Amino acid sequence: MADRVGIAEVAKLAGVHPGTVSRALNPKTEDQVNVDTRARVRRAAKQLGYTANSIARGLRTNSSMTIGIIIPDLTNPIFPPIVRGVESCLTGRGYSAFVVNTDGDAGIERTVFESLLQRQVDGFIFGTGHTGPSVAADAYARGIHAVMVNRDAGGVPYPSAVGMDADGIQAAVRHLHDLGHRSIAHFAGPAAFSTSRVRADAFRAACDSLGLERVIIEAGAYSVEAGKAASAELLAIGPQCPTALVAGNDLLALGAYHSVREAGLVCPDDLSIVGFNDMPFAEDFLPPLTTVRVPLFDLGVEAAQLLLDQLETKTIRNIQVALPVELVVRGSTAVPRR
Amino acid sequence: MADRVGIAEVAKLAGVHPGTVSRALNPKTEDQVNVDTRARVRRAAKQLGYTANSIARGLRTNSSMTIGIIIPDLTNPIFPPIVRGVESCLTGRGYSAFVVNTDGDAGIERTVFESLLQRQVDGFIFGTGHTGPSVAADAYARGIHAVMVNRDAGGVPYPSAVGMDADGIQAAVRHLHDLGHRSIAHFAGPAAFSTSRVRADAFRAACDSLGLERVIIEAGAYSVEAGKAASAELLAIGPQCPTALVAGNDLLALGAYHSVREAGLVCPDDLSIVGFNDMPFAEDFLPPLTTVRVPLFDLGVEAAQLLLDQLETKTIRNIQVALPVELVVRGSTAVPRR
DNA sequence: TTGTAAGCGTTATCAA
DNA sequence: TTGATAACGCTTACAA
Repeated sequence: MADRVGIAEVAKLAGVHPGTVSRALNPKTEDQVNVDTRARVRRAAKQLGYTANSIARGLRTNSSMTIGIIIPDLTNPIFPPIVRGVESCLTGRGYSAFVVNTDGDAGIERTVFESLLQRQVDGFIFGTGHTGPSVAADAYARGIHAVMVNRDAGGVPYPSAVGMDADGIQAAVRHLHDLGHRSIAHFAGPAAFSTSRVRADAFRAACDSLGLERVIIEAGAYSVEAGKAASAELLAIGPQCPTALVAGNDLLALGAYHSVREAGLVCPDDLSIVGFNDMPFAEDFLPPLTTVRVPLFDLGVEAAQLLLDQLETKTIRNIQVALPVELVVRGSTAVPRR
Repeated sequence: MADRVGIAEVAKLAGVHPGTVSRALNPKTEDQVNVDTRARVRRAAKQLGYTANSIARGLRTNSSMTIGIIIPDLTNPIFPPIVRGVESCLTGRGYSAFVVNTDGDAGIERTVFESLLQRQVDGFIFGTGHTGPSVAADAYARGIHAVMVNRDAGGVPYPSAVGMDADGIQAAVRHLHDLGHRSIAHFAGPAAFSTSRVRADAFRAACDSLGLERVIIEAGAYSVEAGKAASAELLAIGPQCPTALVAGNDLLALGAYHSVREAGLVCPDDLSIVGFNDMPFAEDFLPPLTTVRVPLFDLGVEAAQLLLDQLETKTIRNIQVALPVELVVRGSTAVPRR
């Protein structure tokens, strides 16, 4: 950078002491300084093109006004809206965010976490929660401020902002039931994620209460590829194959789209498919995807607010914010043909 | 944060001077210190759970090892791959990235730019280039390190990493010509963006050299909404309406999808549509979108490399990296029916 | 209301 | 090879 003007130069030009410049320029202390000294300082600062060095400030105040957002993969379409939600809430309050990806790799997660820690971030937003030994668990043990978004931390009592997934699954199953389906499949996400368990449990409960046949296939990941694999398994069932599928998320649903087409079948005629999340452009798919809309942006906002609250109160309260979801019926579900 | 162990504690435990600890722990200076003092220091550091404070380091070294990525909107699907490309290149070298959005608003861009400047970022990657007075122009004038990605800075001689857009457009037009189309439309993006001009110019040239009728409609933005508006204008032409459309990007193409459907027409029968970028999931649209694939991730990698080069050499060379693109033919283009 | 000066956790220069 | 010491640019008691 080419910034060579500091508080000292401003002080000299304004004819005051550096300390006074600091006070005059800081909103919290500006009223400690005479109104026209303040004006003089301001003028000098502007004239010199003074830019505060928040790194120096942070060193002194022990707060960097930065946070870290740790997610599996930014190219998973659910994350951009979440990240934007977080930032919409944080930037106005003077925070900036580091956004880093883990690709679901625990080692990478550890590395980026430590690296952000060195950068003195004031807190974390984790989109990576899972059961078992985790960075979140370690962070909690070290008293680090953080919140979970979209998933919970699998036992670690950080606050979290999630969707009301059970409601969404229930609505999806009921919708399929009302269309006349009597046997329904579910692609569950990896068991380590809270979302997977919540959705699978809700699926079981909904089917049972409606008296529907059900089959659950666990997908290895929340990805298109995993969706294809699970679909292969599903279609291999043959004549007994369920007539409808509630996929654990939209990507799994998309994988099912591919497999169904490759098998020479058509959705929704041969298989009705429901997704989860209502990822951007889900309505533009072939066919438009019936799915459960999760307010992703708002999830980000809530997570940011929970973190802010934590940073302000310096206490980690175990609050779970659950936002309502909504079934969006589009073209991938229909009356069963068999 | 709850980090209370600094270099001083480590020094005390290891029985050496803080300066020695610094040297022992810094890869660049570790060979200035006796091999077993070094080991002792390392052990002490580990034992205390020492985490370096890179903010303090940055203050002293005048380098934060952070960069700022300024883009219009992370939820525009072309940006996540670009950002990941950038980070794939930078994180290995010890950099972390702030990702901020401008929503195309010059005021917001200014604000976030200044805010990142205060945070002492070592450089910027701009995905926001346009003609006219810009943050990039100002940054250049101030000697700030930066590169452009996807677009150039409209006259500001920062290096840039872009796609070979003209080739892509040419391939698209030729493809439509070969299918038998004789009159083709183009939705051009806002004139302020370099991509818009390059693509529109290439469109004109390609049509002229192939002897095709052409109409160009300028869209107000690179968005689905703008695509709808432009399509309304296009369809209003009536019987003389071109039989094919080369949209300035995939979002505009998607807007055209919507309008075509609303008008009771079908793509590609009534209108063949080509997009640009091959955004994620373009193959899953209804119909699958014929589009020009731009290596977005690689664009990010190149941009990061250009920035790294700049930070290392301390010189801003005006290098333009242009990556090859490729027409991907899918279901949205066909032989014209009229 | 303003000046003084210490100190945030490092690194870098200079001696020893 | 290590120690001592002065920065880096700012904030904040405390004093005046």
